[in-house]
Amino acid sequence: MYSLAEENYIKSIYHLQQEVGKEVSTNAIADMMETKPSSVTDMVQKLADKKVLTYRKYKGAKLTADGEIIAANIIRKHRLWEVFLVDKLKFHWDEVHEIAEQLEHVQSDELIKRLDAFLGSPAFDPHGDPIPDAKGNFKKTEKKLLSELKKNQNGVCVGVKETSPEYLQYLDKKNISIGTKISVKGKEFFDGSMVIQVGRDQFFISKQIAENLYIQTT
Amino acid sequence: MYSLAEENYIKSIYHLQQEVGKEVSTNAIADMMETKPSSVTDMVQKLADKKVLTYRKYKGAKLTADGEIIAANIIRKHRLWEVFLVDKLKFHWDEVHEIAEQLEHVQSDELIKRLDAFLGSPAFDPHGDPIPDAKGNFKKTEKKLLSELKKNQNGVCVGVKETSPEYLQYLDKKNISIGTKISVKGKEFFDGSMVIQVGRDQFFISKQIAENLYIQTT
DNA sequence: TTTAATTTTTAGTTTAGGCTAAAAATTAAA
DNA sequence: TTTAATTTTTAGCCTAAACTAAAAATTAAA
Repeated sequence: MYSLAEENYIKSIYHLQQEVGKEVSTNAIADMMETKPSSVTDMVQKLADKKVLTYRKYKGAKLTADGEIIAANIIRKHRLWEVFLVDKLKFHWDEVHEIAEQLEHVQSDELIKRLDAFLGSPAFDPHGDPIPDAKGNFKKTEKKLLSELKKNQNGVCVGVKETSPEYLQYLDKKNISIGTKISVKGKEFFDGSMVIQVGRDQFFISKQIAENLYIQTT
Repeated sequence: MYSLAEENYIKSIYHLQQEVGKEVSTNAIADMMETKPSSVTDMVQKLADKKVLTYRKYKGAKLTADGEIIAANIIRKHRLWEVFLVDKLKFHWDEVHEIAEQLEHVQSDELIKRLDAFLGSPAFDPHGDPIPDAKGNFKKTEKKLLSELKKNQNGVCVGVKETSPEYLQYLDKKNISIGTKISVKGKEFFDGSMVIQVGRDQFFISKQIAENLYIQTT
């Protein structure tokens, strides 16, 4: 089907497209993939030939409907494997990304069907991200960033935007994980920093922390 | 570490080496890997540079001690994944080879350590082949081919030599799997065919069937 | 609206891992 | 032991996917 390199491009373009909403620039793709813009141009032209995306010179790339299904399937595999690693192999949520990055490229529909059943058809991965179904449909959730909450609002942590080990380890240190109740006790207008309550503890967090945590308000 | 192609060469050379005991010929490797002898020559020279094997022109290749450890590790991963697929995902033993062929290349020592623990540190894969430990040591078993048994001898099926879906499906049809008791009721000297008893059934099998089934005599 | 800065593309190389065809070495047969 | 058949290697070429350097297009600044 698609080569490893092609799959990685499709996945990256999908994620970028979610962020910006429109055509994705060559440089943005190069940054995300840690490669050179000239390499991106070549690959994007090849993927356009294969009808995975549309591409207009100097304008950028955009996945076709087919391309989005391919991307959703790769993401489905990645997230199912993450659930496996955390739920079954007892990995910590900050250790699974790299491994899932490899496992997501294993080709076998039957494998994924059975893995999904084995895991109990989970709807979310260990970071709170939704797992698309086999047809590529995501369950839309109404979540907001912690940084959007006002003083005295509260909610439950349902996911993280940033998934680097450093960030996830910070959250662990503060006992924040999926399902944790958080209340905003104070908010500084100037720098967006907050004082929040988690369990019995109350502490200060910077804006950078707050804008990478998804909250479902109650 | 080693590329996908390199790992596959190392694995194939290891298996061939087990069979013939001495240096493996270029053509033999090419046959097993479904590639051309000229490609094998190139790769084997590269692997010799990397000290994975020794190579003498026109004579063949032989894994070094390091090379054997690398091979054993790939085989360990392959077989552990096969156990996972059969025990946990309920695949049938004739369906797992291709998928394990992909999974065996996922790089993560921690993953294999945890997978092994999750599976209960199995000593054999679903086809009865031994799973080497993390250092590459195989548990030696004294098994013989069914075709080596004489009339009125009996034993337990402990593995298969041939693992093609066709062969495994034939065995299923005859209700033969790992652990099945088999008695030789008759043997034809001329063509090596046999009449064997499996459970309450007694039936005829060809030499070709008999020489691909490993038996532990009791 | 020119000029400057930035982004993107093109053209030409590189590396890994294949391939074919021909040459060389080895093994088997006469 | 010479010839024939087989095996293996060499030489040269191809493709995927990267790269660099230079050219072209676009966007921002003066």
